[in-house]
Amino acid sequence: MAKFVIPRKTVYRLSLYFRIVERLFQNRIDTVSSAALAKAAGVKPTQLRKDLTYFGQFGTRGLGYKVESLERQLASVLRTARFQPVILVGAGNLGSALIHYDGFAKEGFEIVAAFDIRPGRAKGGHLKISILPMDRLKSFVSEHSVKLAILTVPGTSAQVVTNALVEAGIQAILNFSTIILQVPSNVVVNNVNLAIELENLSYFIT
Amino acid sequence: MAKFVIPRKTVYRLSLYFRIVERLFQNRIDTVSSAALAKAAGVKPTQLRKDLTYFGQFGTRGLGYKVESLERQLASVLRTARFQPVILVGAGNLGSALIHYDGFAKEGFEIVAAFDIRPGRAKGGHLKISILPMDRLKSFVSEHSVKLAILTVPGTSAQVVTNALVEAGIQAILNFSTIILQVPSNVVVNNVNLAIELENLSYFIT
DNA sequence: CTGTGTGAAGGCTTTCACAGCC
DNA sequence: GGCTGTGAAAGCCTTCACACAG
Repeated sequence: MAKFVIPRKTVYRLSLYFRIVERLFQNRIDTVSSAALAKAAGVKPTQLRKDLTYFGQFGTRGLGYKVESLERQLASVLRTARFQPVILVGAGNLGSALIHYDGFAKEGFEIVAAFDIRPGRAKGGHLKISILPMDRLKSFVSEHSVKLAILTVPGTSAQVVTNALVEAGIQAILNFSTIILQVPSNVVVNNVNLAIELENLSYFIT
Repeated sequence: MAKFVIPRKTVYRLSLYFRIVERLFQNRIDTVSSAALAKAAGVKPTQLRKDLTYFGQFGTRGLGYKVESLERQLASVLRTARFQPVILVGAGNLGSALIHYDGFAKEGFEIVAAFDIRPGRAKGGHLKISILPMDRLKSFVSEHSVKLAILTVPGTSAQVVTNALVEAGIQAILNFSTIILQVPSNVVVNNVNLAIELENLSYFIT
């Protein structure tokens, strides 16, 4: 409810909480305190409580949260977020690996197709999905109503490919390329730059 | 200098600026304005200027920044950040892929060894480095003064493995596992949760 | 006149302090 | 007594407005 009011960072943490609550539920635990949940999520208890109150209040004072109902509530807030078909563009090293990566499927995201300028070159053998040429992109996206794309092309071609994705109707891009993409304001981009993550970590090493 | 004052987010963006400036330098461009640089980095010009003034002032008013000297300055701030040996733990799907991923080596991070409970199982054939058993971890880390680790084990074993890493003397962890790691305060962790990134994106899709 | 440097203002998150309920 | 819910305070980061230099 009142989706538009929830801060970006809170939305991100809700995903975290949801995963933890799912595990608790699987383990037949039926009550959890904000302190315990917060610890598992790496945040402060007050932060977690504040986050939850953005979309309602379902804790019991003096007791904590009912795992089952909390799970249902979180699922409903994030509901639209899952079970989206996803395409991947750029079947090089990293791209091929992500196609095989079971972490996506496990959480409800299916990579339904991959595209590459050289459809033959996917690494790692036996792929469950086919690698299509780039000129099939637009028709595929519209036929399958795909809104999400994973971009794993080199930085040199990333912007060109992005323009094609936007043109094809893609609304959100998970960008692994090394450049910052220029996109219209109706398209969302999340960047994952692995080299920068490492560089950033090493900055904080003594 | 005065490294300790630079905000976390600024440090992260410095890495971004640095990569862009490197490219400009390679392309023989010798002057750049904060507006142009900021656009390439996806931030506002004032933000970029503020970020840069945290460690000095080297622009020329009315002109912009000298690419060459800016590159040197950024390199010196991030200097400690690069050319660190890195180990990877968990040679499954994602782990094997990251071992092959050339994006790390390109930017000065060399994965010097990988570890797994089953050293034989690395996917994708011909690896340049060997997969060692977990009991070699501690001695390897101390012998090679490794401070950085990439963690690509399943969530179920992530905390146990993390404890071993901390025990071995690792100071920073790039965590791809699905749980939030509990570490002592002298250890830094950056989390990369690919499924959450996708979920987060799809939340913002109309 | 162009484009940087920067104190001050503004906005967004986090944290505190404590009221409220079981 | 224990733990959630929340307005207010604090903290952090971004943006503005404009002084200043070339």
